[in-house]
Amino acid sequence: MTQKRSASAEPPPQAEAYLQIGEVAERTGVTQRTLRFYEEKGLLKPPSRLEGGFRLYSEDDVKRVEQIKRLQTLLGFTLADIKEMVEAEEIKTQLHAEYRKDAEISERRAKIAKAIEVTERQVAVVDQKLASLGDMKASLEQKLAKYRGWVAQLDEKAAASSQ
Amino acid sequence: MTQKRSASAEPPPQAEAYLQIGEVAERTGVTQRTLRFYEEKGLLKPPSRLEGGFRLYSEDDVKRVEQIKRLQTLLGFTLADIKEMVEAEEIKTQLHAEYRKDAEISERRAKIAKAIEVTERQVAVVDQKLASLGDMKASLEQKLAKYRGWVAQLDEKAAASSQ
DNA sequence: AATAACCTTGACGTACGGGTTAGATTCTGG
DNA sequence: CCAGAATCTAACCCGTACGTCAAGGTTATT
Repeated sequence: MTQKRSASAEPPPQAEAYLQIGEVAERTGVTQRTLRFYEEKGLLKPPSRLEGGFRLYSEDDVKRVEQIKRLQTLLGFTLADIKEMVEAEEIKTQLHAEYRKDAEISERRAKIAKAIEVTERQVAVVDQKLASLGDMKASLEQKLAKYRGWVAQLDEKAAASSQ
Repeated sequence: MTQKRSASAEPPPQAEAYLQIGEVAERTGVTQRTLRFYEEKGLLKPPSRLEGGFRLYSEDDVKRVEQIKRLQTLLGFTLADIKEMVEAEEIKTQLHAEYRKDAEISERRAKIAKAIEVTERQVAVVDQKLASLGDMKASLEQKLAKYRGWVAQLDEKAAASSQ
C-alpha cells in the first residue's frame, strides 16, 4: 500500500522531470486556477497525477500553455478557437501512437487533411492580421509625423516671439 | 414651440448630413446597443441630438466606430485601452478648436507630447505583434510542409501496395 | 506526529462586451 | 392628423475567462 515518496501511480514510464501545478504556474505566468480551467475546457489534456492526486505536468504541457497564451493575447483568438487548433495539433500524437499497424490509411489521410485545413485557415488569419497591422503601422507613423510637425511649428513661433 | 422636422436644436452649424443611430449601425456593422454602450463608456463622444432626443452622428463618428472595431477585433485591445487611444486622438479636435488665441502654448505642447507618447506606445505594440505574427506564420508554414510530406508518404505506400 | 507548504474540488464572484425586453416618445408618409 | 416605423431610457440577462474563498487532503521536514 505504501510507496516511497516521489514514486508514482500514474505518471508515464519515462522519468522526464515532472512539474507540479505551482511550478508550471510560475514558469508560464498564469495562475493555477487558469491551468485547471484550461484542463476543464479541454485545452490541456488531463495531466498525470501523483498518487495523492497532485497534477504532474510535462515540459510539453508547459509549451502548450505558452502557445495558448500567445494565441490568446497576441492574436486575439478565443479559447474556443484555440481549442480547435490544439485539437488539430494532436494528430501528431495520434499518428505516432502505437496503432502504426498500417491499417486505416484513409483514416490517417482524413486526419492529416483536417489538420492541413485548420492550419491553412490559421495562416489566412495571420496573413490578414499582418496586412491590417501593416496598414495600421503606416497610419500611426503618419500621425506621428504630423504631431512632430506641429511641435516644430510651435518651436518656430516660440523662437520668433522670444526675439 | 413647434418646429419643422429636420430642424435641429443642437446639431452643429455645418449642415453635414447627419445619420441616425440605425443608419450608423447598418453601415458599421455594430448594433445600436453597441453604439450607445460605446458612448456610455466614453469611447464615442456624445453625439448631437435632434430636439426629440434622437442621436445624430457625423461621418467622423462612423470612422471612429470603424477604428474602434479594428483595434478591438484585429489587435485585441480592450475597450479601456481603446478609450485611452481615442482620447489621445482628440487633441486634434481640441487644438483646432476656437481657442486659437496663441496663449497656452506650453499647454498645447504638453498635449501634443502626450499624443506622441501614446502613439509611440501603439507603434511599439504593433511592431511586437508584427514580429510575433511573423514567427507564427513561419512555424505554421513549417507545419504545413510537414503535413504535406506525410501525405506524400502515404501516397507512395498506397502506390506500392497497389502494385 | 506535528507542522508548513502545497495541492484538491467545489462554489460563488467579477469585469468585460454586449443582447434582450419593455414601455414610452418621436418621426415620417399618406 | 394619424398609423406605423424608428428611437429613447432603464433594467435585467448572458457567455467568456478567469479570481477568490472555503474546507479539507497530501507531501516534506523536523
